[in-house]
Amino acid sequence: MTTAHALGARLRHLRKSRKLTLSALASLSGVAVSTISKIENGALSPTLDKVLRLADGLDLSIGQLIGEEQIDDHKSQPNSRLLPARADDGIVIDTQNYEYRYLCAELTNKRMVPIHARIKASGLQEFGPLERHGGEEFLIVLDGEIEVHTEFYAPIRLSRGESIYLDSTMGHAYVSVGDQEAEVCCICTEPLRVTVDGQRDHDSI
Amino acid sequence: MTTAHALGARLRHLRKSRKLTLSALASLSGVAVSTISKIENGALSPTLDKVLRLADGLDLSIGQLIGEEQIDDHKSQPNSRLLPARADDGIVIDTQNYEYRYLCAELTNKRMVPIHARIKASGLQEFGPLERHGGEEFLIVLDGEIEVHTEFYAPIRLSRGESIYLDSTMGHAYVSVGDQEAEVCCICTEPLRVTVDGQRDHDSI
DNA sequence: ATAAAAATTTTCGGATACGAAAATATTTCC
DNA sequence: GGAAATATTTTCGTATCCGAAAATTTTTAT
Repeated sequence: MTTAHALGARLRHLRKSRKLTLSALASLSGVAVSTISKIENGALSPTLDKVLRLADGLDLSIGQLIGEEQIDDHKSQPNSRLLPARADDGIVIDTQNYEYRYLCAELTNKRMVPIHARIKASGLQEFGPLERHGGEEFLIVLDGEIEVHTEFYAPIRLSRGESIYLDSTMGHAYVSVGDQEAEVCCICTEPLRVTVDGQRDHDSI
Repeated sequence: MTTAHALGARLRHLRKSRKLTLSALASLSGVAVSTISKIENGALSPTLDKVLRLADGLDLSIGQLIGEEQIDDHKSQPNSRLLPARADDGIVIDTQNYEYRYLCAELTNKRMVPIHARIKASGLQEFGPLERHGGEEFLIVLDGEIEVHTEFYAPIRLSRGESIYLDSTMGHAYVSVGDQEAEVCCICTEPLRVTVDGQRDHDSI
């Protein structure tokens, strides 16, 4: 079976890359040398018990040993990326409700998506249906005053310097209050959802 | 063995919670009814092959079935939490370099940690050694002007409205420039590191 | 309450995982 | 290149996993 073979190759690779011999791994894991050899050669389909012991000996999760799960990147290898966003950096995107800029967009694979936005809509009827997308978001008001409308809570007013944290899966809308258009900074944990034709849904903040 | 028993209980729970009978899971997974029964009762220690089939039938990763990995909460069940942070909310923490407040601290299990900070230090020598911790962070200047010092880049100046994204594993320090103390909002992807005696390391931002 | 149906556990024989030790292959060191 | 040391594979007996079918328990329906 192809799966067994894949695990065997994977195990061998992981063991060798740590410069371990069969007997070294055997003593680390408590699995017999002969058994490890057979597993690596795809000559048998191991019990869960053995696989767990091997994962433990290699200091991996079972998902990592099997290959379902990434061998951790984020935590183990410290990166040193850095990117400042200047006042008028980034592509401006203009929609019905918001005019916004993705900040630090040149930096990819970020775990947060920071966005600077000017809030054009000033009433819920003007805004249209509530937005919803995956993940969580944090928003802080940089200038002006806004009202936060959500699916399950009464509207909340926020003025300059105030902020809010919410689950983005809940319907939500930000609208300006008063005469001026408010400015906010919003940080999302997931890239905004993508429309069917593969383009960004520009009305999501 | 206790592990086998734990897996058995877990499997039974997962199967029942999906209202599946043994034979239903059997046909979903391709594992015989009798075998599943024995696994659930801890009467045998299954081969990896069977466990993978079961995980597949239950639409889980092996880590999730084994219990090593969280049964995904974030993506599958949409939450609807929300918490605003008012101007003077939150516990103020005062350190050598920063005076800061954790925003929305009452909301737990967040994927981001938003912090409001006043930057007291105004020179690197005054600041002391660079900070470093896990994850990534995004910072936006709310007022004043700051200088960002890092391990690998030349100092970067940011004024009001400007922002920066960086890997927190890289040494970093924020210092105020000019006469006034700058105000910033900083969002981290991981809770700050904890000192040996179990308390927050208050000098990390 | 009783029968029928469905779900689960047990039985049992064949297939296979497992480890100790033997056999083979590979590396190391003169 | 050859001997010693180390590493890997193979052998083989025992333990155990596995599935089909039988036995038991639980649920459903009348």
